[in-house]
Amino acid sequence: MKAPTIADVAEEAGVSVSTVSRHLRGDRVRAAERISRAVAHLRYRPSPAAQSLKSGKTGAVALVVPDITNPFFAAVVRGAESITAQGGHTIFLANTDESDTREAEVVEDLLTRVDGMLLAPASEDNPSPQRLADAGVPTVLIDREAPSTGRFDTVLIDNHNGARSAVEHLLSNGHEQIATIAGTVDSTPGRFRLEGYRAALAAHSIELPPEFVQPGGFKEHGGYQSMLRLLALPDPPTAVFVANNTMTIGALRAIKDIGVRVPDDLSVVGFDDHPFSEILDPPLTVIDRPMEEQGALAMRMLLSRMSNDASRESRRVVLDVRLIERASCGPPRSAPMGARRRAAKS
Amino acid sequence: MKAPTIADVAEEAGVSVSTVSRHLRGDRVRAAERISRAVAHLRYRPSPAAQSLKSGKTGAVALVVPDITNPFFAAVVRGAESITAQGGHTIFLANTDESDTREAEVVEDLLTRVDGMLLAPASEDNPSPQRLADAGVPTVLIDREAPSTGRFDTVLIDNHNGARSAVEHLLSNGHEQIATIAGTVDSTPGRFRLEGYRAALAAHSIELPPEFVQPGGFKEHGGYQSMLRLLALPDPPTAVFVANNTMTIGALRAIKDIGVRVPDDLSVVGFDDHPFSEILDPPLTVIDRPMEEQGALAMRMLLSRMSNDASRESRRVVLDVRLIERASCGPPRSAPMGARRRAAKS
DNA sequence: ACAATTTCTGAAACCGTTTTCAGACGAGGC
DNA sequence: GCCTCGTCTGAAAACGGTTTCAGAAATTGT
Repeated sequence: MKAPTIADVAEEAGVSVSTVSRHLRGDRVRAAERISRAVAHLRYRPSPAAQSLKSGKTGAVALVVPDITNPFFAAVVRGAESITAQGGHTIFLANTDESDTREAEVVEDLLTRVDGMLLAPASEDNPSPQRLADAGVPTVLIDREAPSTGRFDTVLIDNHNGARSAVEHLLSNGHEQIATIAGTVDSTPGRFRLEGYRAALAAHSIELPPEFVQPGGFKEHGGYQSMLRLLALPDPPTAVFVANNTMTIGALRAIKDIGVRVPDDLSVVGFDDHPFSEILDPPLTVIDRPMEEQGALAMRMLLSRMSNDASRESRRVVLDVRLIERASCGPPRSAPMGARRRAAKS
Repeated sequence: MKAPTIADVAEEAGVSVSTVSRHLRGDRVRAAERISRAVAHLRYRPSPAAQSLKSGKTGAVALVVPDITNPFFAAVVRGAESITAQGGHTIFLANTDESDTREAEVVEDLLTRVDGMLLAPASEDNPSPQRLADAGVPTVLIDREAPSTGRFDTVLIDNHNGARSAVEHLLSNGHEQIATIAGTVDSTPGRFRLEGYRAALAAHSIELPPEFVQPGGFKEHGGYQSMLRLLALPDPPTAVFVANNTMTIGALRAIKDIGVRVPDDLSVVGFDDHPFSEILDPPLTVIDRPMEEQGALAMRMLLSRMSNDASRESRRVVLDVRLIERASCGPPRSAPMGARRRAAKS
C-alpha cells in the first residue's frame, strides 16, 4: 500500500541505507545480489522528491506552448518528447492560450520544478524569457524570439524566405494583386512572414493598397473574417498568402461560403502543411517546414545546454522551409487581368 | 543566482523559519508585513521538492496519451489543462506511440512523480492500470477501458451508438453495401465501433462479406490501404464508415487517387470532427463528440478522486455523440448493382 | 495588579535520499 | 605474525521545507 523506502530495502537486505544507495548508483558493493532481490521484491522506487531535494536537479523539463491543439505545436511536443524518451527526463506541458499573463503564471509556477525549459513565447515583448534567465533556468526558445535576441538559444524557421517564396510562386503564376492574411505582428513568425511578403512585392516594384494586408491574429476566426473582407473589396485580390495553418482553415471556409472558386477565381498559398492539405479540393499549396525536427532540435539544444557548461555562447538556429506545390494556385483570370496589369503599370 | 531558501527569508525578516512557513501557509502572524516584503524582495519561491518530500504530495498529475498529434488527444490535453490551470496542479505529459511497452516504461517512471494519473491505454489487455492501482495512484482512464472494468474511473464516449447511427444514416440513404474501415480491435473504441456497425446491419438483417470489414489500425496509412482494397473489390461497397479521424484522411486520399466521386460513387462517414471536415469537397459527414469536455471531465474526476476519500465507488461515464450531417453521403448510384459490377470488371 | 487563558513563537524532529567521514575488514608484503 | 594499504561499510549530516511541542508573550477577567 504505502511506498517502500530505501530503509525498507536496507532492512530486508541486511545492510545500511548508505550501501543500498551506493549500489543503486552503480558502486561495487558486496551485498549487490541481496539488495537487487530486495529492490525487486519490494518494488522499490526511489523518491524523486528526496532525490531532487538532495541533488538540486528535478529530472524534469518544461515545454510551454501557446496552443497545443495547433498541429504545429502538437508536432513540436512529439519531437521534443522523442528526445527525452531516451534520456530520463520527463516533460511538464503547459498551454498559455496565446496569453502573456497566463504565460507568466505558468512560467513562474514551473520555474522551480524543472531543470530547463522549452518556451514558445506568446509574444515578443514578454518578460518570461528574462525571468527564466534571472532564475538561472536553462531555456531554449521555439519559433519565437526574445526581445533581447542573441542571448537565448533559439530554434526558428526561415519565416522571411518562406513567405517570400510563397509570394514569388504567386508572382510567377502571373499574379500581381496579391493579398495576405497576416498573423499577430508582435510575434516572430507574424512579423517575418509579413516582411517576406512585402519584400517579394517590393522586389517586383509592386505597390498595393493597405487593405491587402489583413490582420488575422493567427486564429481560424480571424482568417475567416479577413478573407471575407478581402473578397468584399471593390477591387479584390487574385491571390492570397495566408500566414498560418489555422487561419487558412478559416479563409477556405469563407471562400467556400462566398462561392469563390480556387484557383480559377483566387489562388491560395498557406503556411504549414497538414495531412488534410492533400485531400482538399483543390489540394492546397503550402510552405512546409520540419515541425517535429524543430521540437527535437530544441530539446537537444536544451539538454546540451543543461549538461555542458551553461555559459557557452547562445545559438540561434534557423531551419529551412520549402514550397509544396499543389493545385490551389494558377494564373489569374484572364479577362480582368489585362485591364489590371495596364492599370498597375501606368 | 542561487535560489533563496526559507531561512534567507527568515533572516531578512528577523523571525524564525517556522514563522515564515506559517505565514506562507496562511496563519495569522505578527511579522506578516515584514515577511511578505522579504519574500518579494528575495523573490523567494518554496522548493517543490522539499514540500513534496514532507507532504507526500507532488502537486503534479500525469497525462498519458497514445498520440499527441491526433487532434482528439490534443483536445483532451487542452480540456484537462483548462481544469488544472485553476487548481494548482501541473501536468506531466507523455506519449506512448500506441505501444504497450513504451506505456509501461512511461507509467513506471511517472508513478512516483505524481499524485494522480489520466491514462488512455494503448490497448485493453495492458498491465498499466493494474500497476497504478497496486501503487495506490489515483487513476482515471480516458476513452479506453481496463480489462477489469468497473474498478477504475473511466470517461468514455458512446462508441457503439456513434457507429450505429453512422451506419443507420447510410442505411436511411438507401445503402445496403456498407463497408467499414475498423480500428484496432483490442482497443475500446475499435471494438465498440465495430460492434455498433455490426448491430446496425444486423437490425436490418443485412449480411455482408467479411471483406467489408477492413482493419485500418487507426493509422492514416491503414485507412489508405483499406480503402484501396475496398475499391478493388469485384463488388465494392456503395458506402463506407471509417472508424476514426486519421484513417479517414488516408481513406479520402485513396478515394482521390482512384478518382472515385463522393457521394456519387461512394458515401463516406467519418468518426471525430475536425475544422477541415467542413471545407472538404464535399464536406464530410461525421460522428462528433465533446473532445475537450472529455479531457476536462476526466481531470475533474481525477481531482475529486484525489481529494475525496479515495475509496468511493468508481464511476464510468459515457458521453453522448452526435451525427453531423454534411454532404459526403447521398443515395447509392441509381444504376442497379449488377450493371456496376459488370462495369467494374471490364 | 494578578491569575487564567489565549495567541504566537522558536527549537527540533521529520520526510527519503546522497555523501562525507571515519572506521572495520580483508589482502598482501615483509 | 604484524603492519600497511586499499576496499567496503555504517553513522551522521546535509537538502528545504512543515509540524509538533512547549514555552513566552499578549490578552482577558476580576
